Amino acid sequence: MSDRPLSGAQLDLVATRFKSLAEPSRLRILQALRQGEATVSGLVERTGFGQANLSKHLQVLHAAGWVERRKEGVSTWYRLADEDVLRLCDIMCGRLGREAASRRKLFAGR
Amino acid sequence: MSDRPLSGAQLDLVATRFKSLAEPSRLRILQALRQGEATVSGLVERTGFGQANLSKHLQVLHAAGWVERRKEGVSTWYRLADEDVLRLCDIMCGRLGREAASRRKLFAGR
DNA sequence: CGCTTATATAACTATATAGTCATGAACACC
DNA sequence: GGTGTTCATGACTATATAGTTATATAAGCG
Repeated sequence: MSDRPLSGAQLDLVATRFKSLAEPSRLRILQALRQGEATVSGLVERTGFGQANLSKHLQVLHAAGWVERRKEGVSTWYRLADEDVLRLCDIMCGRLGREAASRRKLFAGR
Repeated sequence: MSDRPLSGAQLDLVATRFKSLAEPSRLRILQALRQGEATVSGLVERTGFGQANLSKHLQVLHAAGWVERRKEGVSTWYRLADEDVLRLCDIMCGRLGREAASRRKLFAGR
């Protein structure tokens, strides 16, 4: 987006990536993975989500490239693929923080 | 996301921000705004979208803070609020580029 | 080979929302 | 006031998907 305009197909791909992060449950899973690599059942414990639901979310996150996985026996271990997702969330949180600050300022005189 | 875990309410807010960018049409609108501030009808011409549809997307983008607006007579002028959205899309595009490169490499020997 | 455990997936329901059409609201101009 | 222009919004349909339940797949173990 910094230079030439993106084609329709490219916009679709970018939108799909954003969509994969547009769910509180998936953000929660990514956050849980910051504690370190985990199996699906480990994530069930960390998050409290149902196994089937969690598994589907993990497929989405994997397809979007946010997590990597390795099979070990009957288990699948998931981990964060890189730091990009943290950078993205930092930008969002920075914005939310500034919004909150300016709202606070707006209501400063009660 | 860089430090303390986010609360459920905070994750909801972050997810909503991502969701506002998870539509090819809205990305297209943001891209059109890179040419400069425009009225709704100007954006109808730039994008080819219907007026009602465009107006609704602009409400979403404004609520998420990606665009700012000013009323002038009967028109509303919209413009990009800041550079964050460009930074976000750059990160996404960088990922997509690297994915494409590694796929290309994978199929190098035909 | 059964039996258990761990994960993925199919079928289903409920909810959200993109796009369209019709209409409302606000302003400009005669 | 009447008319036209610009934008926002309500009602509607069609589609996507989150969550759940039940089942399939696959590995380890007796």
